[in-house]
Amino acid sequence: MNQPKASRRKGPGRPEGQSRIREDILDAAEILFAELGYAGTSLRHVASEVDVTTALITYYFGSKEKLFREVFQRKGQQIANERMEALERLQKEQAVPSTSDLVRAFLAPPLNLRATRQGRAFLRLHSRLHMEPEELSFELRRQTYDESTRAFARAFHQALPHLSESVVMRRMSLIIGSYLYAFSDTNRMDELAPGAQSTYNIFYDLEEIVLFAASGMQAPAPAEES
Amino acid sequence: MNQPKASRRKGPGRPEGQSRIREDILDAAEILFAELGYAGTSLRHVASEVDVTTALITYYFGSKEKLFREVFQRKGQQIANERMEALERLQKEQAVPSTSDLVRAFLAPPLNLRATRQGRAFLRLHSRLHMEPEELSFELRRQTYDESTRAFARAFHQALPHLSESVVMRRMSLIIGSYLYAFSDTNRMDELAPGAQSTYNIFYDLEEIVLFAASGMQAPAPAEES
DNA sequence: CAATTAATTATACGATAATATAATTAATTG
DNA sequence: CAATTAATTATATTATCGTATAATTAATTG
Repeated sequence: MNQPKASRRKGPGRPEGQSRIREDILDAAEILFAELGYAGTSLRHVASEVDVTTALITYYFGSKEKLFREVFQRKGQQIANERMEALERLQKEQAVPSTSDLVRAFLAPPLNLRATRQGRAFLRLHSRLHMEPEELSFELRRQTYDESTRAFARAFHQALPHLSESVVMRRMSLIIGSYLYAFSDTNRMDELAPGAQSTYNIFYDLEEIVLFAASGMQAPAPAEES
Repeated sequence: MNQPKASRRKGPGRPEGQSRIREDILDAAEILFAELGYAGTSLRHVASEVDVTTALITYYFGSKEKLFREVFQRKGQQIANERMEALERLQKEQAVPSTSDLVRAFLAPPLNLRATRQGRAFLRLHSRLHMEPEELSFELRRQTYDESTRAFARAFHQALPHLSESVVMRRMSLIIGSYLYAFSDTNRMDELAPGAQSTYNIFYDLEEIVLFAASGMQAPAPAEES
């Protein structure tokens, strides 16, 4: 799995040149957290994957929890930013974008991450661990996504004025659930032998999910509004 | 959290009367797995919750993994059975039940579990850990749910003959994702102070999810069918 | 009622976890 | 170029994990 890294000097002391070990640690942690969960991933495992000592991880990140935070925020923030940009672009073209366009703009950023191995790992991490370190992951999601999610809720409400913003918000949550689940399955494919097919390994493309999600969002308004 | 159990004799040896400790262990494990994840839950923690030694857990279940299996299957099988019964009941009334009726029959069994604390714990466990012990949970889900899921897929296909059975299956996965996600949020409410409200704590009722999910299922057929 | 089986605790083992500290070497700064 | 800072390893500490074994007591069986 690991080709022996271009030989670094071993032993203590600062190595020559500049190191990109910090990023390597984030990458390795992303993959291991995705595969083994938060509690299931040991710093030793991460360290050995990058071929450094655990003390170096503590040096860079302070603790396991802080390492997780940084892994999560790195790509999470990217998704949030891309969503905001896509929304602004849409709203420049047409004051009130269609429901389908909004759903597409919301889903494309995470879906595009599937292009790389690291991206797939993040998606799996995200869907698997959406609440794993209990308090932590919850707070992380809010910090990272709240602003863009609310912006989309307002836009959906404009496109579907007969639905309250709160109904829209709740349906967005259902959409998030469906795509996270779809991705967590899909992204197991990395580990399977190529060609191996399992019932539970489904590859969804963007339009397929957009079709489903936009229809759900456009369902009739609920009977009684509390 | 634990009122001191009606005093049992301490010390080694078989206790008098008959014990319901096996069920107690399953209940405690269900709650802890749901709250802390598989890797995050220690047998010691489970044991102390039930006020027995870890050796007794090994005695009954053999290993941590087997304990998890049994926790999962206990209510999972119940859901699968109730789904099959509901489907058969529907099909007795009308040869081809409506999409909404099918969705409702599919979702009601897990949703009803929310009535009890143990049920809520299971739902959270299910949604959080839907693949936590990697190979394990995957296989468990298949064993437990495959039959009933396929039966529903056939029924959906009959109600929506312009959709292939495979499209129906894929949309069912999206529906499963959305309700699991909705439940994992909802069920955190156990831990929050009563009255405390978080953006991410949404309570969905059955009809609200049925409305969304049935609309998604009834979306137009996808353009190209591979 | 004697022998066996079931249910339980006590205790220990070896592995591994997260984290902290001190030593070491290279790069940067003044 | 001397002093300081940055990046790294070596090593230790303390805790906890899953599991195994033997002892103990009550229930069941023959």
